[in-house]
Amino acid sequence: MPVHYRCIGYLRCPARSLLAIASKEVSIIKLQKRYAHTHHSFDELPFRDTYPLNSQLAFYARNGNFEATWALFCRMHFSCCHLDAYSFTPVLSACCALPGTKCGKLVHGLMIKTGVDAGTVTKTALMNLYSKYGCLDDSERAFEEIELKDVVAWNALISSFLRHDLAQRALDAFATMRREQVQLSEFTLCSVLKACASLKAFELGKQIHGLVVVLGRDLVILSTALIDFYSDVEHINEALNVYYSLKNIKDNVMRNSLIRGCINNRKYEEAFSIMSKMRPNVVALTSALGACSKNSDLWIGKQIHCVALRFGFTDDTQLCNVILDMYAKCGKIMNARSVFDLILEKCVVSWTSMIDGYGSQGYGLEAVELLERMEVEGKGVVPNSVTFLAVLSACGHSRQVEEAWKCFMLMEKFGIDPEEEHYACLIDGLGRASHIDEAWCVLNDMIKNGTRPTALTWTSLLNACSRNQDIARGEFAAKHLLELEPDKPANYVLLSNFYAAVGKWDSANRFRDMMRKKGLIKEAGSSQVGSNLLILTNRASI
DNA sequence: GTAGGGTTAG
Repeated sequence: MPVHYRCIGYLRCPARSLLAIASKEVSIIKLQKRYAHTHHSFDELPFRDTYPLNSQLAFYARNGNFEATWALFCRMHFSCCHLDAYSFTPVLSACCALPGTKCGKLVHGLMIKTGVDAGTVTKTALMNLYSKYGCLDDSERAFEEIELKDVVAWNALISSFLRHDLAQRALDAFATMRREQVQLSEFTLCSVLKACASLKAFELGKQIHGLVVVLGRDLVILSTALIDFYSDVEHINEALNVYYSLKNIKDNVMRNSLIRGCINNRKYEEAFSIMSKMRPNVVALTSALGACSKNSDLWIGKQIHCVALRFGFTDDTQLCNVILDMYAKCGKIMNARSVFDLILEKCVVSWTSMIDGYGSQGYGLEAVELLERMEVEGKGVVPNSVTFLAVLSACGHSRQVEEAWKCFMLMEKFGIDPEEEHYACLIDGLGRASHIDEAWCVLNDMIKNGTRPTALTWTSLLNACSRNQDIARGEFAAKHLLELEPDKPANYVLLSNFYAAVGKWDSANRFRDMMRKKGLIKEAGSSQVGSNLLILTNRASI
């Protein structure tokens, strides 16, 4: 088969000829124009040899100048420069970072056309590209196609799983890697520590700590990963030990990690002690405030707000959003509003957080009023689907049915199609206000509009029926809910409560019994990781 | 070609 008729594997265009790529090159031209302003020395080069141009590409990519990488690559391509594997790898990493484009897929097409899509390095670059595009299957497929899988390829696979929140699969890949006696690198240990943190696998993480000591390389990065791990598994003293055992190689990234960990684990004195020995930075304060919100630590949050004021960080919109949210979550809605009013460049998150703050404190009308103000004073910032969820929820919790409908209808004006969550929110709000017939109509409308009810919809309807003693519709919702989620303990509790609310005690007890028989008892999560890996048995290969 | 720090949205 001629090369230009080969299937463009990962592009999911079977049997699509590379003429399609040629037509897609129109998109490349468009993208080239977008970045045409980017300066590079292409025209000044006396010879358009691939070698120096590839070096230039690599230089741009290494220094994070992705627009320049892309612009130079496009010019090379359209000037008919010979492109080889060294031309493609830097541009693939640049493609991952160019927002709003999927130019990497076009580049992959060109790679197939040029015949340089094989080889461990290019395949690893493709793994990374597809993983960052959210295409885990394609990333895995690229890995499987690598003939000689080296440690970098394995590391890329582990990272792909982590990027998709599949920590257990990351550890499975690590175990396979060990079985196949692939030599580990510091990259491997970093990623595996992250997986351990995510699965709360303390014992395995401790073993990895041992490997870090044995490996003894890149201690700043690996120690930061260890601090993150110990903080996340709530062994903050171990994290502090790691930190204090290091002499003069601490940096701000590591300190920020430890501050976040200390506040998460309520070790405030240590957190402030570390903060006092460095110049505070926005990242440290943001993460510390996130921990305060989570723990509802208003007093500590206030102190961090003071630090932010003292160091002049309050022009940082994102930091202010977190301060606002912290006050709202701690029930201090007036303080939240003061912070909100002082944000100079309000973004959609600022508006949404404030609306949500009002909603969660029962101020439905204030939430709606703020949405109206956003339309007038938003300076081009428009509500998104989350903003509408917040305002619908606010209306629902304060039983503002008319306002809820108004907001729901307003979504169309902003080009937002109601999603399943919006319908569920509306149904929930209508149910709270005893508008059960309207809630039922909303359910039918959403089905008519092609939105499939999910467990959340049925839960909202069931709650509405509980409040309104509507047995028939409640049983209808219950039937669908159990079909979708037969093993979720919370659903059985919900059903039992529904029957209790409508006075059908026999049925209420029946669902309690069913739950017991099915062994559906709510328990804290536990990890089964680590026991069979025996990672320390093969130290020689590190 | 692969690793370390941030948050906000039901």
